Amino acid sequence: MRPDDLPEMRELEPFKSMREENFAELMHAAFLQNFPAQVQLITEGDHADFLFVVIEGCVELYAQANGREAVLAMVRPIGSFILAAVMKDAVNLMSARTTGKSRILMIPAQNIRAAFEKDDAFARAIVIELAGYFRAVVKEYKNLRLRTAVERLANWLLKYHKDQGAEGMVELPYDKRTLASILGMTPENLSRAFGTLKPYGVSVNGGRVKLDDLESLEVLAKPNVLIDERTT
Amino acid sequence: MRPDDLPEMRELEPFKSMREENFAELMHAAFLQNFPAQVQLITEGDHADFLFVVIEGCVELYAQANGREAVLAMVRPIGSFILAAVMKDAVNLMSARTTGKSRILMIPAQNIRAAFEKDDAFARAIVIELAGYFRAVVKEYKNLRLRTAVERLANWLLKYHKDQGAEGMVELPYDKRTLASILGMTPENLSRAFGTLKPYGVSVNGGRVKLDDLESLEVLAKPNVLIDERTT
DNA sequence: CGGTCGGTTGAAGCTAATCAATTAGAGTGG
DNA sequence: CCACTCTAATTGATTAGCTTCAACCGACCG
Repeated sequence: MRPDDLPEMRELEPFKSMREENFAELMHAAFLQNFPAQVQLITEGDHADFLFVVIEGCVELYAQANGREAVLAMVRPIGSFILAAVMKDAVNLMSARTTGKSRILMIPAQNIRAAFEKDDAFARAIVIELAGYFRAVVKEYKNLRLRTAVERLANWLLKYHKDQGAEGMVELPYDKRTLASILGMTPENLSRAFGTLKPYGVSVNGGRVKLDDLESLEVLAKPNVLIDERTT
Repeated sequence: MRPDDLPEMRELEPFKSMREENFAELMHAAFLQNFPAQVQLITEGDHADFLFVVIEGCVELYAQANGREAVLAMVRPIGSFILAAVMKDAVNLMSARTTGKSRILMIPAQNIRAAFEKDDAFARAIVIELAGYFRAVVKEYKNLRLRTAVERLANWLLKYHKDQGAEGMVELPYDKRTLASILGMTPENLSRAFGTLKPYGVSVNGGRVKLDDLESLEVLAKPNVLIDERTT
């Protein structure tokens, strides 16, 4: 791959601060691949051979054990995944699959680690990136431990409502079974949770959710910057 | 504080790789404090002004919301906490309190960040540290999502049994209410969970737990390197 | 027009939390 | 040494929250 094929990559946080030559070298070693939907990109337990960057499409990170499965996160453009495993030269803790047609940049792990050794600014940028990841998982963990399913849904709605312009409407970005798993519940329970939110002005129509009474929804949800805010 | 007051600090991962002068400077700015039990060291939402290093004793990291409280981790010598918040110059996502008499080193956040800018080896060591933290939380998250309370207890027992020499005995390192919260359950439920493990050779006597049938306990627990192993 | 798939609804059951009462242990002071 | 706390831990009864299984509905598609 040529380094100027993806100018937006250069704007991405860990790569922005990189020296030009090192970035060029990284991009030279990288593969840009197109995948259809439902392709298994990595499997938990496998060694982390590549850092993945989602350029287009959507990737689901999930984990399995004891016959159960849990979606841990969705990665959308432009986001990367399994950085921690690559840095530690370890096995992946989660699996990843595309949920739709996707363009994905795969950068060999050893090249990432080489750039990390050579480029001080890159190394420092990765610290900030990883610190952000860490804090994001801590928030997810708190969300799960400290809230019921209905509360998690209510806060999720408020967050995406804000993201999407706060027009009293939320467009669900994935199908409901996926949303259910992200929120740590079954699809049936998500259906019922939407039902119990009806008295709080929440009405669902397919993938569109109308929020008519934000005030009472917030009273129920009790949003918390230390859980819900992406930037904090 | 003088830099040679705590030779064991120098052996700690992020500090080991530091240049001598930078380490000396950091230690010079740091405070070594003695605290009694049950002292609130930090509160979630407050700005992260110090990096904390537990030299002696034990510190509980916890979070609160909606009238609920969850213990997120216990930090024992020699371990640090709130590194991510310090690096991001952000607010703490968790609170911390001592659970017993403790000696704690407090390093001002701006000195950590200054050392991070100056010392390339230190910056790189922090990446590995944060990557490890990240993976630890992901494992905790999976533990919570993919297992029942009894399974979490069974795996916790097997892990600590291994740690403590695999002699068929486990000594509980904290009181049971704390253990319950670490495992994401109520004290009552922990009691009952020990009860349901009785047929699997688990007998409790105060803080001592005897494991008489490791095989059947493992069949129940289904330990998983991608959740339970500390190093992976 | 049957078939499939995502979603919803209902009934039943299970896991875990809650509330209340009791017991067990570890000091404390007479 | 023995009552007397005070707290941790256990036990029982009940309820809440969530899952599971099954049936059903409606949209989209060959």
